[in-house]
Amino acid sequence: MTNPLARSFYERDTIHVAKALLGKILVRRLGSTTMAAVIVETEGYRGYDDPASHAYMGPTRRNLVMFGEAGHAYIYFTYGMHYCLNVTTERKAQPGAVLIRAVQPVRGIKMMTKHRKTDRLVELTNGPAKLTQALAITRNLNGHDLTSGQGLFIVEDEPRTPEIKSTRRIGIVSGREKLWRFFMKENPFVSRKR
DNA sequence: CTAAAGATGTCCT
DNA sequence: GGACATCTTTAGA
Repeated sequence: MTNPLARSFYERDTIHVAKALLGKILVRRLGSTTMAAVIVETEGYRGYDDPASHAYMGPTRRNLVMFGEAGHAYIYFTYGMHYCLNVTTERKAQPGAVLIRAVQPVRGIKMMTKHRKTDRLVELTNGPAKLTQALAITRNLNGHDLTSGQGLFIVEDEPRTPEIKSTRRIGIVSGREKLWRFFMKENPFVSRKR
């Protein structure tokens, strides 16, 4: 199965999608090269019921994609230098997104090391801003349709049922109590391990 | 208009 | 464990 995940995959409850994305393959095509990586860590961000979500205060120019159709890339710029990749969820006008926090490279590793300027494999993609740098994902992909199969998309390689652990989300001040961070147990690419 | 914070990473001690 | 880079977005005056 190398077709992009269908719209219906994303048009579900945000937290459900966050878990379901673990083990799926994120594919980035850049010219003639293809980079691919397994999603190993995600975080769910909902809407008006989630104070940590960018969508909490209602639509703005930055978060507008979160209020649109599911299955699009929501990419935001933060701390003056980093991009983070989300996929949108839920029905139209119902905001929601899943932050991709870490991936495990499987293809195109040479190009990733070039983008990241490091040879340490685990350092390539073990954080939300690291993986966007490795895969050359910037704001020009904001709003990109992930079901199009062009440039950036997600596929299911072979169905797997990874062992999943859930914790509090990272780097937020409100909405801390919700256990909406999910990652593959024992995976070395998971970010912020103690 | 102005200010402050930010879903982070890196380098230093 | 802590400082700092760096600039967009948003809230508030």
